[in-house]
Amino acid sequence: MDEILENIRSAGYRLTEPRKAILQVLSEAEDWQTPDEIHARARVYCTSLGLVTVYRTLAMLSEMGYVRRIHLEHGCHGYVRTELVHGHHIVCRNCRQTVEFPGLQEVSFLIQRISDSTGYLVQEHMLELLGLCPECQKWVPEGINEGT
Amino acid sequence: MDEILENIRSAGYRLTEPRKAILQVLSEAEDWQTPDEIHARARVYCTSLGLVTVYRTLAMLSEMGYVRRIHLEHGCHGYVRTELVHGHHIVCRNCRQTVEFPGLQEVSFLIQRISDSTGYLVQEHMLELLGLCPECQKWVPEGINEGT
DNA sequence: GTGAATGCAAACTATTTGCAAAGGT
DNA sequence: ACCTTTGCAAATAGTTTGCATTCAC
Repeated sequence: MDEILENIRSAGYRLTEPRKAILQVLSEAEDWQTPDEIHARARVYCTSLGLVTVYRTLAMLSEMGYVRRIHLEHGCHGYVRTELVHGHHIVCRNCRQTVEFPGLQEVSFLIQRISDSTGYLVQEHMLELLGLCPECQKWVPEGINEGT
Repeated sequence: MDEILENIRSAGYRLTEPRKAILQVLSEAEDWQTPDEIHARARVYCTSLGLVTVYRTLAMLSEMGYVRRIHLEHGCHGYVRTELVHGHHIVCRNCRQTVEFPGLQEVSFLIQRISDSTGYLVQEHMLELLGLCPECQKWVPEGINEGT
C-alpha cells in the first residue's frame, strides 16, 4: 500500500488527498465496487471528493495496473484492486466478493494453441469466472443467471 | 441462418422484417459491430429500422445465444454472432475481425482448479483474446495497446 | 382480429470535458 | 511560484422506457 503510494509518486504523479482516499477504499474492499460506490466510501477520508476525480483516479490506477475493471453480465462498471501482474478474478454474483488468481499454465497453453490455429498474434487476454463464493452458496439458490 | 429464423419462430417470437434485417447483417459480418453500426447496415434491408429495435433484437438474440457481447478495452459495446454454445472469441484490435473457438479442455481444467482452491461454485466464465489477425500483423506495428 | 413488435420522443445512467480554483512539490 | 490536480457544471454517449401505431400470425 505504501509501496503503491511511492510508485505513484515516482511515476510523476502527485500524492493528493483524493488519491490516497480512493486507494484506501480500494484496499479495504474484498469486493468490486462501482465508481459511485467508491466515491461514497472515499468521502469518509476526503470530504470534498468529487465523482469525477474517482473516474480520473481509476483511469490512472488502471493504467498503472493497480486496479482492474470487472466485466459483468450487464456491462462493466465494477473495479477491483489487483495484486498480481497477470491475474484474473473469480467473482461472486451474489455478494460481489472477488478473489484474484494467477494466470496459470492452462491459459498459456490455450493461448498458444489458439494462436497457432488462427494465426492471430495474441497480445492480451481476459478471463473471468462468475459464480458463488463459499458463503453465498449456503444461502443463495443456484439459479442466479442473467445472460451475458 | 434459416435454421436460426426457424428457431426464433418456434421460440414464440415473430419473424419480422427488422429482425431478419439485423440477422442478415450479423451473419454477413466477420467482425464485431456496435448497435449503431448494425443499425446503419441493417437499414439497407429494412429502411424504417429504428435503433431501439436493434437493441431489443440484440437482447433477444443474446438471450437465445446467437449473439455475444465483446468486451473491449474501453467498454463493451460490440456484438458478434456466435455459432458455438460454449465458444469464445479472439478479436483483432485493428480490424475487429473475430474468430470463435470452442471452450477447450484447458478451460475446464482451469475452472476445476480454481473452483477447488477457492471454494467458489463456478457458474459462468468469460474468456477473450485480443491481438492482431494475420492480415493486420503485416501492416500494423505491434505496439497497439491501450490498457483495460 | 389480436397481441406482439416497432419507431419515435423522451428519460435515464454512466462517463467525459472545459475551466477556474485549490493544492503538492 | 509553478503546474498538476481538483470539483463543479455542462456536455456527451449509450441505452432504456412509455406509448400510439403497425404488422405477423
